[in-house]
Amino acid sequence: MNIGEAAKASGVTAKMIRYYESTGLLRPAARRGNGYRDYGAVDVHELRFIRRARGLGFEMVEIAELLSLWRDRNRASRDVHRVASGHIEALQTRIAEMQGMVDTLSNLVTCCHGDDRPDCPILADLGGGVGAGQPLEPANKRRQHA
Amino acid sequence: MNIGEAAKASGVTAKMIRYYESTGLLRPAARRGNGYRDYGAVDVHELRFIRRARGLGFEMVEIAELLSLWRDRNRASRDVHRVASGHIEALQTRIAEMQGMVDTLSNLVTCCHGDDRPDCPILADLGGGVGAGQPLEPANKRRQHA
DNA sequence: ATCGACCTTCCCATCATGGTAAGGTCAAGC
DNA sequence: GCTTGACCTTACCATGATGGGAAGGTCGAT
Repeated sequence: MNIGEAAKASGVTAKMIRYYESTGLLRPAARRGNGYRDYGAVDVHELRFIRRARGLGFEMVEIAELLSLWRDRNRASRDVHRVASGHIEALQTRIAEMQGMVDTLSNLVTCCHGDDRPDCPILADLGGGVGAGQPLEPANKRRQHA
Repeated sequence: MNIGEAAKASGVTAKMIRYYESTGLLRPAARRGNGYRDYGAVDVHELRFIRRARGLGFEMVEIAELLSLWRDRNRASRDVHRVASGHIEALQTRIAEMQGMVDTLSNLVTCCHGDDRPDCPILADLGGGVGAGQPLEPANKRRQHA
């Protein structure tokens, strides 16, 4: 199977297949006489594995570990469990961070009029505490002669 | 104020201050006779603005927009509102994606024994539907002579 | 004068992915 | 046999935000 066919069969682009090989995530593919890479069902299966793992947000290093466990008949499921749990924790940490951003922003957005006027609690917050905006100007000549 | 002092005062590394300048997010800093960048209170204020915005997950392009609105006395808070709302939505989309990953993984992790044995629903899932793992072998000689 | 701390610019690396260019190969149709 | 288009190969560049480092200039204190 050509790399293009393997790509179609696995949902991984040819580009990424070569990349995975170059980084050692995948073992070098077999080559045919013309230098073309040659893939079989096992390879496609591994590619789908990678694709699915990427879809679950695993990083390449983690996928390398998972893939190696997958290949290893002697694996302990404990190791898989550990990798997956660690990833869940990382995801939850990141989610919590982002949720915090959402909470803060939601408050600010709720308080913002969102109209023609320049006053805006969002900018005030970003400007370093309520009251900022242009606090460094003497606050004369309001609105730049318009 | 030197770049180092501005960095300390703003919480933005000197490295990033230069980077922000190079990308046009910040206007070129004033220079002293020796070529050193020279910062004032206004600059530090903008740097803090950027830092806070980064902390809320805004991308550089969005920050550029926010910063320009911040500087603009004639801004309409509507524009700030729009940028912030868009960002909230992006965050929520990403959070939902990641939460989906967490949900899937949590299910799998719960089902995984996490012991010495090789059987593992996590790998089975990654391997493309339940039942995978090494389905491409005749399934004889289980557990490789151990 | 010297030393350490600072500044400057420039280059490289990250991570996963896409794009592109230059060139080889193959299969189909003429 | 030759052309054409689709495919393959490698190699390089770009992304976004950040860190690291080198090579060299400057400053302030001893």
